[in-house]
Amino acid sequence: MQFTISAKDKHSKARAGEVSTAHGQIQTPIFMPVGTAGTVKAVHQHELKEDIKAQIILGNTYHLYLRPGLEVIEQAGGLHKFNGWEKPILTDSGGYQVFSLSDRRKITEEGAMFQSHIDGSKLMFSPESVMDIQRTIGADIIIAFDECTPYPCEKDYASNSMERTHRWLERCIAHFDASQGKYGYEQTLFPIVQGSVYPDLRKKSAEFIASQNRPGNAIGGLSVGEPVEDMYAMTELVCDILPQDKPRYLMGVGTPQNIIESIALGVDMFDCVMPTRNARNGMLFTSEGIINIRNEKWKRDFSPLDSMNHTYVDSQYSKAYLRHLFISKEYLSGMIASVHNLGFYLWLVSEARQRIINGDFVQWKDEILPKLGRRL
RNA sequence: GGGGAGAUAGCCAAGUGGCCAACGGCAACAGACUGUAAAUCUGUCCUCUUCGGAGUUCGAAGGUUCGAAUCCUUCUCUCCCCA
Repeated sequence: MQFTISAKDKHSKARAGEVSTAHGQIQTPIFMPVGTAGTVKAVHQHELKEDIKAQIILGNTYHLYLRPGLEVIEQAGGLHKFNGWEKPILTDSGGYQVFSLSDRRKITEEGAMFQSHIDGSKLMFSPESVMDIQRTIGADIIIAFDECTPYPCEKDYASNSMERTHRWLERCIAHFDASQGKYGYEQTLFPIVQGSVYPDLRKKSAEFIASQNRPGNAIGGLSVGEPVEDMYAMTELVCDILPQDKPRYLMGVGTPQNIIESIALGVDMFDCVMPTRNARNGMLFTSEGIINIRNEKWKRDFSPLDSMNHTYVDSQYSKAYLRHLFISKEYLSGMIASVHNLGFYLWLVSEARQRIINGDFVQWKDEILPKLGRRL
């Protein structure tokens, strides 16, 4: 994996770059749609590629391991072959499930024991097994096994957890480096910075992660309920320590505002379920603000979904029609909204990239930011 | 013409003397959602409210009772069966 920086903003820490992987290039800053179970929910691959212009999508180790299982994925020839997505894929390690499924798992030094949310069976995830699973899934970028700590989090817990995540990382790296890809192409391992909202822990973690000298680095444990100021402060602190010449991936972030602000702090990659999950729940993100399309006020609004027209659905469907689809619980509602939201997110990061290259990123950021959070 | 069943909030529906402004469900309205156990979840949903309460409801009218959606009388309407 290669990372080249093509432009740096003079008035912020933002940069525009390009990540190259075995399955193609990724222009940063980038947003990566989340496809937990091997599918970006409610979105066709064709739309993802041609309309949304996604450059890379996510998969999830825990979920894919449970279903369809490694045998099926391996027999298919890896996840790219299985789901028909030929561009880059990144898999999360299951570290987020250590957080989100916390009442169904037990952490030990060895790893995390999960009780499957599907059939209740017990499964052990260790740094080594998580590397093996991601080798089999065949993602271009794979993620170290970590514990995403909750918020709030006692400092002692955050510290102990961080240290364990670091030890797990050393095991991940040893195991990863001693193995190779199953399908003949290169895979890259990203380690994760933890440390909750404690500056000294974040600093220590970022320094440790930087010292591992991997081709890219992830920032985890944020956007779990902490105040946004804390999130930005931790992001900035960590970005300033992580190597300049390697991509920085802020995991699980976020709202359009979060993304723009974090790009200004030096983040290159983002992923979040928000544009897809919220789309299925009737929330549209637009460059003019946020729309709850189920609201009665759209009942007779026959104007296009979004005049900016980032994807064909914006001009194809009216607000009143999409509202009708949501109120009627039609499957198409979530599909249209997902295409719209992802199209908007991908437009947002590509616009940010262009502004960084043009040199007017901060000016643009100041203009668009107040609009993004507005309720329409 | 004879016999039977029933009328409860926008709809369906429970309740058959006090714990009932009235279970549920649907519809409606609003909110939440950040490395997806989520096309999910939460709240409001007779009127007014200083959120403590206050006021009017269970087809209509009258009655019994300390007290009625619930018991009695009459009326109105709906559905079913037999002629």
